[in-house]
Amino acid sequence: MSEAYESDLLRLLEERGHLHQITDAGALDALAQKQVVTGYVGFDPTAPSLHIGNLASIMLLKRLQQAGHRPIVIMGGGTAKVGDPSGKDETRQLLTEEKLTSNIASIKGSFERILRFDDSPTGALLINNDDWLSKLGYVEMLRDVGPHFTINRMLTFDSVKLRLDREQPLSFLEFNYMIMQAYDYLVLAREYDCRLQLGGSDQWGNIVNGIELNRRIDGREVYGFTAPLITRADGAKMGKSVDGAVWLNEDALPAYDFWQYWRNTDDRDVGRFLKLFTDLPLDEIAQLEALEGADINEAKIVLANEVTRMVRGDTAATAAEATARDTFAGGGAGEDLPTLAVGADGMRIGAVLTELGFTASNGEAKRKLGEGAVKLDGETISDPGFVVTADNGESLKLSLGKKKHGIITR
RNA sequence: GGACAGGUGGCCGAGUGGUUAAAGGCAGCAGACUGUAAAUCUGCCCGCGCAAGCGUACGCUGGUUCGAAUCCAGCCCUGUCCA
Repeated sequence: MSEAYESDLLRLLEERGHLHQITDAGALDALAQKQVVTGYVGFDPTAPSLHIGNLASIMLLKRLQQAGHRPIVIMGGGTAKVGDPSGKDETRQLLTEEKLTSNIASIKGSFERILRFDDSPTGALLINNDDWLSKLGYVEMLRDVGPHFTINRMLTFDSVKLRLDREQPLSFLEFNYMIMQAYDYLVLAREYDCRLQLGGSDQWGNIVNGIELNRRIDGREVYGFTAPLITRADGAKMGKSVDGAVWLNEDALPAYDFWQYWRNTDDRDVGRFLKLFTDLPLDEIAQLEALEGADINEAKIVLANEVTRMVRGDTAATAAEATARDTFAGGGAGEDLPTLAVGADGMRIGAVLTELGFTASNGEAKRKLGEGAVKLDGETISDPGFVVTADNGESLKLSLGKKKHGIITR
């Protein structure tokens, strides 16, 4: 892996920390030097928004495009009907057709913001694999693709083996997932001259299957690239937080919260994340990363700004940063904070906290009050019977702990 | 189809008739310390209620009992082995 790559593509991917494994690095390196390579990543539309756990994969496509190649986003509308067994202890819930369609529509925007879609040779494409998978007849599938997969080999794949080793059930439906995904690669290679599939390291087995299928059926050489699984220094997977995933869509998570997630990055992760998730030059990142003590916070702010700008746009990033500065550094309250109107009669403090989403229930709000965690305009409130009121035009800052802040108006 | 094991709070996992809203751990939240970081220590951690209190909860349904997560019956689900 330490050999120097000749192509811009592999150099870029490697120096940014995206490289884990390549199926035939030498050949891919050569190919990327002499022509525009079309590459794809598959995404399962299992939710109405992608989350930052998917961001690493999206970045792979972005890097591909930056290096002068063509990215394809495959929405797994067809494969999602089957469910990927990889990395799952249990069978996934299957989604309805309508749900999948609406999810895809809702996810699309994220890609449009991060990738460049146009008619140029390097313009991105978004394709739903349901287009061909749903048309595929069972017998046809068995005859065309079936002979090229042996059960013996399928059983050796991690996604399958893990499930079996753990004595967890693996349905026949899921067992077929890898075949469908391999078939995708065959179709893409035929229809779009797609020569590269990228993905997370958990997709290695699936990717290799697709390569194998192309070779066997069409005698075509195609390649695979995987990125390391991104974990945080504290061991958690990217994108998981208490209240759920860190969603890319604005309607699923406000920009301010999105920004805060990155602002709270562990010291140890800052440099790595800057490389992976921003376009900042490496020397600039090296400087930011070298900051010590409290100064490293500067690097976190840069990280939060860059990622928020990429995913949510300039305006959202600027507003989120301004709000954070006012709220934390200034001790005031920025306008991007969640706001609640309590009306002329005011509202019980516990209800306010829950309404703002700071606490999950009135009971929890009450406990937090008892712990001295709640402040209204700097004054600690501990009486559960306290009624929050605001005068006309007045806005009060309500805080739970150091990080959750909101604005109260009449 | 048969035999055995098992299904407990977000997860793991104790608990075999009352003092059990259910040990312990993890995750989480808050307080202290800090840098909106980490580590550490402390508190909290089903819901409703200002409160007294109430309501739900140990796969499902019914039963025994003054009283059940704990006993009984049936059912559902999971795993292992046998057919």
